Amino acid sequence: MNQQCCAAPHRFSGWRCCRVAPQSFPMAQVRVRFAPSPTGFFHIGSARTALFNWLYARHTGGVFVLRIEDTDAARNTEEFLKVIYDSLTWLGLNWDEGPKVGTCGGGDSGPYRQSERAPIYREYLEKLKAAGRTYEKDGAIWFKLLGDRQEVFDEHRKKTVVKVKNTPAVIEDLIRGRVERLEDEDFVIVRSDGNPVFHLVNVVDDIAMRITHVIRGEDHLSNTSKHVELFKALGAPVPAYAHIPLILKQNGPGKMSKRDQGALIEEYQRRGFLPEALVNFLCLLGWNPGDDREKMPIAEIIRLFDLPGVNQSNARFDEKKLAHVNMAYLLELPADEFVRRARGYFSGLGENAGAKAALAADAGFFREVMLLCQSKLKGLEELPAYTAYFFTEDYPVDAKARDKVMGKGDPAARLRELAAALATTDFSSDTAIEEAIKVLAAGKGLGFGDYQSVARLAVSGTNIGPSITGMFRVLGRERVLARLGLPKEAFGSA
RNA sequence: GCCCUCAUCGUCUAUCGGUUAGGACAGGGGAUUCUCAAUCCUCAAAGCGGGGUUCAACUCCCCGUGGGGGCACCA
Repeated sequence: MNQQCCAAPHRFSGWRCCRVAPQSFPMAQVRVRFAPSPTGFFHIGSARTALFNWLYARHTGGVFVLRIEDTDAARNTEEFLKVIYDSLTWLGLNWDEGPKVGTCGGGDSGPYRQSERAPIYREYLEKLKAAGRTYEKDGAIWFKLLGDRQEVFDEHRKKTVVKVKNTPAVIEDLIRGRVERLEDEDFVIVRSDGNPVFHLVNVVDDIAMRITHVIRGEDHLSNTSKHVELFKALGAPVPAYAHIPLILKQNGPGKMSKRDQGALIEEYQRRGFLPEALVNFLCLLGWNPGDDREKMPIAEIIRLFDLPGVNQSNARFDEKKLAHVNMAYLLELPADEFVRRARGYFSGLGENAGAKAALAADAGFFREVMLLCQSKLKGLEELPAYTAYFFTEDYPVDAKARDKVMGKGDPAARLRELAAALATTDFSSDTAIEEAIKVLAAGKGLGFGDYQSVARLAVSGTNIGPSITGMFRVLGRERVLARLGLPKEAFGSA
């Protein structure tokens, strides 16, 4: 993956890809930002927002800025920050400017944590004050809109509010087109405790960091009129906007939230999903290359990605599709890489006994086992259960499989015959093993399958698994014969 | 309630006025096979409703309806 950061972003193509130039930075380099707040979770929707920002930066040869919106001081931000850094890094979304982490970060528009930018907010607040665009009320500082005002009773909120006869803000959205929204009430920009609110710091930072394109979730579309008013009041150019559709939970109404199944990036990481598969899947949620292609290398996605190509409608999350994409990536992983990732997954399992046994095994043996099973898996998380019997003699026996297999024919006799037939077979060769079983079966007027099923149960304790000849070869003659000859208690009377 | 926004198979989507409305996931069936997967073939599955505009509308416009978001001294 693309882990070498930031310093020299690739230049895939230029401005011709962007149908609508940002309103006030005609030929400037694209600067986008991802601005999460450290809550301790990294949401899949946030991941996609980060991804689309990153893609746009890489596509245009622009700069991807990471800014931490940690104005909520009450939290243990150091630990929560790590969640953000880890998730972005895992997904391969390297940032050019932002907090320094590994090879990512740096830049001259810092600091990149809002908790460290108080003087900057004060400075911009002074500008607003000087321009006569603020006033105090109830101990807070309010932003004053331009226009005649009148008091009206708001039926819904059951209180009198001051409405301003303002003209609608115009948002030229690269995804939605022209959107007009009227902001007709003053709003708080500094709380009575002295802390600036989101709308202010967000706009100030976008100005100070010279952000050209604001790519964010559609849930921010309604906020944008406030932001446009602030940009104008500060005499700053309004950035281009691109509001991307939201990800809806797969069951039930509403957008996906932290508590929904499959919402957290760390969970995919923990479960051994391939980050490149998740990224590819996320790209497809709201964007497509314009043809039937789905599984695509990230470089190709970068080449084709553009904001006007993003869908306008919300997308429902589909874990089945994700699983399929993940499997497709898993299947195509080169042998060495697959083994490396499999080992990584086992390592992540910590004190798990099965995982420890697998990691303690001979590296060559581990590799053989993994490669034997690669094409059978949907995801790395299936690995421990799928391969347990290779690494221990104390593997479980599946009751259902046992009842099914032991119910027909004379299983004990077949195991004996098989053991005898394999006693002199060359176990270094799949075909030799296959031949031996075939010859035995033919001699008894039976099929390969009649021996295969009972042998599989005896040797692996289950009726699913990799090819039995491969399984035998990897396990080796001694262990196979032992398991055929000394069936576990399970093979007594079931 | 007000404001913004969206609308093609169950799901993700293609189509940028003229197509037998295509693909993918999921589902059904079949082939293959040493189990289970994978793979291949195959079946079923969609233009929310009503008005316009046009020779022609899934595509453009309007109105409904439905979904989503927002309406804080949260971000």
